[in-house]
Amino acid sequence: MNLSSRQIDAFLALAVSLSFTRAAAQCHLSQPAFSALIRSLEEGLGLRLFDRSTRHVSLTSEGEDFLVAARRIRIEMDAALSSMKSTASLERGRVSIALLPSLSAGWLPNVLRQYRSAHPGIEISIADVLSEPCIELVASSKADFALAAVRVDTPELCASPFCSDGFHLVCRRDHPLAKISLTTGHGARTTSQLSALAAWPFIHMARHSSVRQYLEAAFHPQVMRTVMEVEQLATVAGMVRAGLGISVIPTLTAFHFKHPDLITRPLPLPGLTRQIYLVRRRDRGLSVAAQALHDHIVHHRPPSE
Amino acid sequence: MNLSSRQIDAFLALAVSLSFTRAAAQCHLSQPAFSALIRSLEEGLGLRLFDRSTRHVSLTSEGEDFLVAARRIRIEMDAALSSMKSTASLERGRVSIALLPSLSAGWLPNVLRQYRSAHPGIEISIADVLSEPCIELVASSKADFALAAVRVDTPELCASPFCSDGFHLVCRRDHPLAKISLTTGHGARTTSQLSALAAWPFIHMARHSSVRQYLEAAFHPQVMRTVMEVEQLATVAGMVRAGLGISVIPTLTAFHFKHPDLITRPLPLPGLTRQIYLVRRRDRGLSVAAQALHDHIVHHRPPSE
DNA sequence: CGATCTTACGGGATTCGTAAACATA
DNA sequence: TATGTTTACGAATCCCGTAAGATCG
Repeated sequence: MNLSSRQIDAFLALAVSLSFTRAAAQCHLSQPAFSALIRSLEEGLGLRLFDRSTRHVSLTSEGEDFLVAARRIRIEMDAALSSMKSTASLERGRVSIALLPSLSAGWLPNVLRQYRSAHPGIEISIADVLSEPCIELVASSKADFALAAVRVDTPELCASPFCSDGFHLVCRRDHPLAKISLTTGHGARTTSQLSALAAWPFIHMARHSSVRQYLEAAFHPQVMRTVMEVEQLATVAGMVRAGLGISVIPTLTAFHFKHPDLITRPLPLPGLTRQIYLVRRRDRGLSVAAQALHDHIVHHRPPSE
Repeated sequence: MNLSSRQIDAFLALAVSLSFTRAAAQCHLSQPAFSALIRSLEEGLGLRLFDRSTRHVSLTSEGEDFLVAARRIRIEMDAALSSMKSTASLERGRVSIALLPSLSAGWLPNVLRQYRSAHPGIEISIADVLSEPCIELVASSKADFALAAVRVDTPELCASPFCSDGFHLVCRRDHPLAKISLTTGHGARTTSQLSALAAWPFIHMARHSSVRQYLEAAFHPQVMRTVMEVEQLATVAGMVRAGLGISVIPTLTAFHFKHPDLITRPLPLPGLTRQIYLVRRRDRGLSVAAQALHDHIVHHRPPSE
């Protein structure tokens, strides 16, 4: 038999009010339609649930048994419906994203603050890791989507361009490079600018970082004077401030280097543009909460350079 | 929104099989109809529950949440439906009746044995008490119906004739009355028969018993030679056997007096017929189990005299 | 006779199944 | 191309509301 929530509601309304007329009104039905609904329930169960005469309505013995069962069904239905409703309306939910530290520290917080104030009930999980683990997290469904510097295109994953990020030179305020102008150039002009930079002791990021990859490719075949390799941008800042060398860092992370002793300047060299992709699974759509964050993030994507 | 068991079943079938075609067959629906059912559920909830392409079907994040809720709803529904089904089919239930001891000891057991073998799962409660408490139990809904010697007719209760019960003389085999013939009589004949009985020492039931009431009325205005008043028929039997007196007992209880030392003989006197009524509440119908017992009892009612 | 539940019935919405269109591996 | 989902659409069914009927106090 088919048992509908309307039948349950009708039964409960009648069991409480013990009046077809009032219960019908409560269910927003005409009284005959309501009567038919109760009858269909009774026929489906094969039992009379109410003793009724024109003047009196009361639960039968079987109706009393069904009352407790109907209440339990109603409770489960209400729980399911309200849970789904709050999920659909973004009152509750969870979303997990993975993205580069360069994005997570500077650009993300403000964007996320807006999202959170709009949907305070949604739990957010952030994995601020390098591109490779970002992809891993999405591939293993531990993250809903990722912002990473790798264009993946597998049966499982796909990437779409998200934004492009330039690079900034960073050096001490008293460094000779702080004075010279860096302009967009082509050919020989570019080569000479690269030479000017390559001449100075350089603080590098670790080899597996996308920043390092881009720099190696852009400066090739020039050999750079690597002073050291570090993992964290904060360490780069400290080293440069101590006068151990210069560095080149993504524009998105330039805010880390706002310091009286330091200068950051755009490095508008061709090829020195890091592309950042939004990576997601091919098969699964995003959850409601993830889709909302996705839309919000895309809407507030950083300015591309 | 309206949530039906068909939607729940469709969702669960699809969540398990992850194939519209197979799930549709399982639900005895054409595949497009099944697809529409799933869509109606998703639209009702305002959420996509499945990610589907032509080659792959999988639960969304929200669908996984709904899966646990749907299972709980299904469990409650199944519990309710199976409980109601077993009640309707008389596999389970309870029935409570009140009836006179004269009926409960002799006639009832065999009738009840048949009922019980047909419906072994139904709990039966018997109150073998005198007419007044019988009525009380029905009036207070502690008994579904009663068999008693009182014709009640109140706003709450109504009585219908059930059977009529004659009376038997009981005396020792060596008693003078054991020899004489007792025939149906009228007028003077009756009076003389009554006189013949009233002459002997008599073992009476207590004043509040219906048997005593009938005897007092039938013998009036003759004065009986009351030896003693007792409560139980078994005591009457013992007293008569000891030669302390004779007695008159309902035909339905005559089996109590089958003893080598005793004689029981019908007492076909006009007015000496006890009417037994089936008493039930006016407002409430009988439960399924009670109705079945009612029908069975009426069908096997004792032969009226 | 008044209040209330049931039956009767016409119109409208829902739902079904068949067939065609569409999408993916 | 083959499998499987969605769309299109006519037909059957279900459901609702109005109106009339029945029943009890």
